[in-house]
Amino acid sequence: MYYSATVIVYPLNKVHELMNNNLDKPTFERSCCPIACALDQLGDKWTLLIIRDLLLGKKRYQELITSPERIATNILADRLKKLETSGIVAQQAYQQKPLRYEYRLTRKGEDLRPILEALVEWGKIYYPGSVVFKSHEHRSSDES
Amino acid sequence: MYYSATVIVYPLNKVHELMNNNLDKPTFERSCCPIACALDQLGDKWTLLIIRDLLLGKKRYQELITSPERIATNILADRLKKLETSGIVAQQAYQQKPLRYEYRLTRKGEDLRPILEALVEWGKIYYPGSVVFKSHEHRSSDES
DNA sequence: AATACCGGCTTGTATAATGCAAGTAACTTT
DNA sequence: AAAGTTACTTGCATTATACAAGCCGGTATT
Repeated sequence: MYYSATVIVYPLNKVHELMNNNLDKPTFERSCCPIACALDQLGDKWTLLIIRDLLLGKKRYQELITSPERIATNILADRLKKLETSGIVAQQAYQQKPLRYEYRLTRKGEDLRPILEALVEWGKIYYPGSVVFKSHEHRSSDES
Repeated sequence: MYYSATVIVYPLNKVHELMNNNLDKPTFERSCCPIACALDQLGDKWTLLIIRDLLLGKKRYQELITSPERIATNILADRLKKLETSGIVAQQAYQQKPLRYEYRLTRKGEDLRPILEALVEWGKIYYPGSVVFKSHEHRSSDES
């Protein structure tokens, strides 16, 4: 006696994609885990450092680019764009000729503070010798 | 009358490197900011997700690889290696034939919990519909 | 005894992200 | 008029990530 079987093989990633889309949730990038969602926006070498600077009071391109980690100009521009589209940062013109923008955190961005604070606490413990940056003092232009 | 000048141009990154090395601090990768130090270890798409799983009680390769974000096998292997060399994860043999390891967080890794908790809080607020994963229940082999 | 299967990776290759230097547009200063 | 400044953009090299397939040391099945 013979048995006959037909095995249909679907690529797993496509199956997962379809399963995700068929649920009436907003489609998540990797999973519906809040940590995964957060890391889809924040999970890279630079984004949280830019947010650190903005939390410390830096506002302008020049202030951000001069941070000691020496971010490349194209990366900074790219991250500011991405942070804007994800609603973490908003830009605001501070002069017209030439048109220049300041960057500030939205509520969504401000709410990242506890994450940065937790990173500071961990970093201070396990990287002794590291020093926490102070709040950025904005020099008004008429002082020397 | 003629003026003569010799201008020597050094590449800025080399200058910075030398300046850093001349200070008697432990050499930091990007800066001595604790956040930058932390992100040098944790700042990518996958590392903190693996740590989430370990904090939830997962221990083995197979448990880690089956997480819903579908990390690639080579990335998981690479991250486990890096996490071990940075002292966040330790591996421990749980059988000899064939030799197999379990991965567990060290104290340094456990101390990342507040960071993950902060990420969860932020993610829950700004990605409604996301759901927090429950602690991984380890099935003992003699239970069905 | 041979074949299939499983867990835990490694390898090869394609695509995407990052890093670096240089260039550009619209001004201001010398 | 020439040089400098700010806020970027562009081109290209290097590095990281993604995906599929393969491999190794075992156990289970036929």
